Amino acid sequence: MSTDLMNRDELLSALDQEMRKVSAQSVLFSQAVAEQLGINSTDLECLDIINFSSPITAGRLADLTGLTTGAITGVIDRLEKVGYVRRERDPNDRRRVIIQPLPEAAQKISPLFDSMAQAMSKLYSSYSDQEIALILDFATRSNSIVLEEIAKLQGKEEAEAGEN
Amino acid sequence: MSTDLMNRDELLSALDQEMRKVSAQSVLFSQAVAEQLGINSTDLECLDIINFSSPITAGRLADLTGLTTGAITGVIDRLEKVGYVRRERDPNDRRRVIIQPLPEAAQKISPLFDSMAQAMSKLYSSYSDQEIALILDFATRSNSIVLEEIAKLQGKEEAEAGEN
DNA sequence: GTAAATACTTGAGATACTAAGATAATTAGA
DNA sequence: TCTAATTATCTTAGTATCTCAAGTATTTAC
Repeated sequence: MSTDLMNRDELLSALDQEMRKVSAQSVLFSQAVAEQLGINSTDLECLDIINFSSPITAGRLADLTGLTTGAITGVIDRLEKVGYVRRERDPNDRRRVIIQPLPEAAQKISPLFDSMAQAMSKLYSSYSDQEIALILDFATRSNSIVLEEIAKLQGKEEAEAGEN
Repeated sequence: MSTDLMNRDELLSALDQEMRKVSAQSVLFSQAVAEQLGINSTDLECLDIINFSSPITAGRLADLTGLTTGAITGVIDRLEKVGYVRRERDPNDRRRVIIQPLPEAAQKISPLFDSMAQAMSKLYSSYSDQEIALILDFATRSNSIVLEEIAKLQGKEEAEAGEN
């Protein structure tokens, strides 16, 4: 159904549904990328962070992902084994492990996003600056709502635990 | 930075980043909801499908989720144990198991979405029908791109397997 | 110079998945 | 109408990844 035939309620519930799809599908996309790279989704998420915030320590990666340091040791072991990262000792604090992304990782990952980037770029070109700004504003405001609601849910948990 | 101070490139990369956040955060939101319900994310996803497409069989649920039937047996076992669903034999084909959602599930789930629904509804109220239609159109087009790109990645996999 | 704190690794146990085979019910063919 | 093949789910064994707690090495603070 074309959007100009929809009344407001229909528009809103359609938008709800599409936003839900956005997240479901990007999970699927990540899984497909991970599979192409021969790693699991957790390791890909970590690899993304490592590439984006390099240099990064194992402990910082644990903080950012919410995984335990024990789990992170496993992540780095696996990523190192397939040659995507390298462990390096921090010379200033030799307890620390700095995770260095290797060029091999970026070289294998980039092309997997090329086609997507092109298609999205084409989509963007059909919108004016003002329209992009509107969409960006909507996304930003949605995100801050969701962030707040996550906090409320997690707060509820602690509150109930505290009651006991 | 306010959007009217951004040039097009800045707008586009900000939008990219926000759309990424949309999906990351809705995963976190789901996890928080699941935790409140005392179940895991997979089981919550299944419970959603069960509620939405009731009555549904175990096999159909396996198809929709991409899990094996063995895994679905475990999902139903766990959901049944906490009283969110009930197994029922299909009288017309007694091999089939129909999964019935129990009122307990909806009663526990609904309130967890109330606050979010209210906040989103307030956000929506600040947009005109035309603006909502624009955002919906963008989301829909993005989704069809992502869907296509997932198919391409998965096709690549098969193609490479076929080469050998 | 020693005690406490920090950063990571290790190992045991828990959970949830897949793959393959078992069981039970239905369908199709001679 | 038997019988074989198919279908739907469950069971079991094996695997992967997580948490938690303890262990090791290094740094910090007194």
